[in-house]
Amino acid sequence: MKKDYIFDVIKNSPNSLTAEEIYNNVSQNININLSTVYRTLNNLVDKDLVTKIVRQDKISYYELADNEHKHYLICDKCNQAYPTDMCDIEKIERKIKRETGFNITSHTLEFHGICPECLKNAK
Amino acid sequence: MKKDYIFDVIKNSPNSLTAEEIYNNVSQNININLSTVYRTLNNLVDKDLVTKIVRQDKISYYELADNEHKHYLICDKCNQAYPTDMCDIEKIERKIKRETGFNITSHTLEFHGICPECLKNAK
DNA sequence: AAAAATACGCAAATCATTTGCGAGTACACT
DNA sequence: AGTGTACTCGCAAATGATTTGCGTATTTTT
Repeated sequence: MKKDYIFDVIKNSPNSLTAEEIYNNVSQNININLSTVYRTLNNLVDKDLVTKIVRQDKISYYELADNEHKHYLICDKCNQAYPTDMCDIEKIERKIKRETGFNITSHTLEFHGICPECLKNAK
Repeated sequence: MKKDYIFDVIKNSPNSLTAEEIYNNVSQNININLSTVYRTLNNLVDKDLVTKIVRQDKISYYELADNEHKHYLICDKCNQAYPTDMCDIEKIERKIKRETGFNITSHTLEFHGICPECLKNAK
């Protein structure tokens, strides 16, 4: 099943990938259609094996749905995403829950700026 | 100029609006084309008068670019967005800047869950 | 092995947003 | 007022990521 190839790519990637990146990667090994990639991806997301994140660029990024809570620092120059595990939002969530009664189940957080590499190159 | 009509709608709205919502609103008063709305919106965003936010639903939401830092609680049931000003992310940003050298200039944060209203109706 | 269920490829559809182009309108300078 | 230049708009077509319909292949179930 081609699903395994797709899931493997996601499992072995240190950062989140677009459907096209996954397609390109899997294509090196087997014949596959882009729509199959999308279909499989949606499948994996439904099964909670993969997490889909929509970034400000309106493209979906897929990553392994591990429990480890991560967010990304996205460089506006090179567009690379650097994961970070610093996230104290749980505190804010509790506060919001307490003060508004809104039952928060998840959140998305995205930092934008310039990465050290690009900062260096700019000079 | 039709720009004024568009900007007025945004100024007078308590929450962020989609291009289509703005179009519908402005259409009640004058003749206007949807592409004009989009063009004007991009213009206002370029001039930093309006802020554009891409949500997980991949639709762009526009709001007045005031300095007041806001984030939204988005109900997965009714899809309404409730603004909140609780945001202690600045601390996290400083920490990241210090520890990674990444020069953060902005961030987007989106909470998902069920609003009190929908919670009540579900029972 | 036949039947039932899935997986897949391909081409066309979708939907928010953008863009090319041509016509209309405003502003500036003489 | 006249002419040139620059915006502003409307309209229709293009874009680009993602989805979907449908017919065929492949797997799973019995």
